[in-house]
Amino acid sequence: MRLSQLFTKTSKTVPADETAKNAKLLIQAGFIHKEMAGVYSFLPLGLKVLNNIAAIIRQEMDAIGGQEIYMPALQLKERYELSGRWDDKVVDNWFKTKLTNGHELGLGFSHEENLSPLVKNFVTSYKDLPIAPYQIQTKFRNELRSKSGLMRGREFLMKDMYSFALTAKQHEDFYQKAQAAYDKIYNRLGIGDRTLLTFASGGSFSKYSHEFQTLSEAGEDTIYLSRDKKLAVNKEVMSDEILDELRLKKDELEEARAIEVGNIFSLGTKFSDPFELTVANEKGQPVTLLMGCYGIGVSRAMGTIAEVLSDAKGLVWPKSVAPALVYLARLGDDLKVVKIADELYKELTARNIGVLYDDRVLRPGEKFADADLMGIPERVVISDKTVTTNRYEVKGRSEPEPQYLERHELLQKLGVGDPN
RNA sequence: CGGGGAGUAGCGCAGUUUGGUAGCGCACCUGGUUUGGGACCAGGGGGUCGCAGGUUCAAAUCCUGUCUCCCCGACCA
Repeated sequence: MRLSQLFTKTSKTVPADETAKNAKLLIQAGFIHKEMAGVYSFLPLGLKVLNNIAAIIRQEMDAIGGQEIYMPALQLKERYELSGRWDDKVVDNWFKTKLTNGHELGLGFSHEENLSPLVKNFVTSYKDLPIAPYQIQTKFRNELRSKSGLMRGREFLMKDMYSFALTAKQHEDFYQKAQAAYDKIYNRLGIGDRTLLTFASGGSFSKYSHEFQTLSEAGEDTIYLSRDKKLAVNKEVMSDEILDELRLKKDELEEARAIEVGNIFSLGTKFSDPFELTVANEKGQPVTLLMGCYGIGVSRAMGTIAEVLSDAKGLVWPKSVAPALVYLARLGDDLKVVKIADELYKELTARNIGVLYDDRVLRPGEKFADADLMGIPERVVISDKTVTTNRYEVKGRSEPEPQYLERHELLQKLGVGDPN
């Protein structure tokens, strides 16, 4: 992408109506645009990040046997009456709407009621299990107060997976696999070192649920963590009983704020009962399925990365999710400089390296400032200097000083060996 | 939903106390000088002050209502 053609721009000023760091930086750098409280548009660079995060999640879900589907946002009222979740007193963050004939519909905040009947349509035998359909889809929740930029939105992107198992063991086995997959995801997103498995409220169907909490002052949850054991307990379930169970000692735990970046929990038969979701076992007898739910807020994950990895100069994206690996800053418009920069842009692009090519007529300082603000992992500078010395200047986003490399060294550093 | 703060040009702000039909910086357009950490000079375009009603000869400014945004709290299948 040539920056001269990118329709969005960075801003020198931060938006006055945002105080959350993630929102300030993402808006200032032109990654997102606020439409209303808790509702944002994703712009070209921001959408790249969002899609990169989704791709990582998708890979890890597929790796444990997840099967991607895509369900509608519009939800039938009758399904939710069956599960008891249509009533606004039960679910207080519904967005509801109507067909022209007056029939009520809801905009999905979660999809158990949608998926259960769908699965019932196909899954009839114990031989069909276990399965774990999932989707990456927009969710609608009418939060009383949405806040903190991408952290708590009214419309947001979420990955939700649902497992269906025959036995408790089958359910538990899959649950463990999902938990491990979540660890992998947070590691790949660059926040694994500060994300902890956290015991939290399980609801009516299991004792505890498991949250993945990323340490940050911007978080909404308070957790008690053990850094050694990489384990935490959410304040909402903190008790002597759970400490005993987890073999944790109160005085070894640290209190901290954290962002809930994922939540997995067992649903038992909460939904398979009302939807009569049964299969035949070996003897031909009906068995009610055990369900599990596994969520990750994709847009919230993006906000979290922005929040915890940024610095005074701006965003700092891990290579795995960055909108591009390289910020190619061309200084000046000397013919030789242009030629070499154009060539490098072409070559890297041809070899599938994401490049933001700053070919704009701007002073160097502005280009460097934008490279930092946008948080692109590697900055390559082409200028009179580098052309004269026949070197390429490269600097990592968080490194203080650049290196001056020969062409083949540069390519190697960027992960593409010289074809020769 | 309770409490607090705020809505003036794309962005950031001043002007409101003491009514007299809008101003600054950034961004943008033109010309010129610049070019390794957000340059400078000259010229130019862009808003009727969240919305509605009221008071007044006259309202960004006063009054009433309303909408929206932010923060704290409550809430968060």
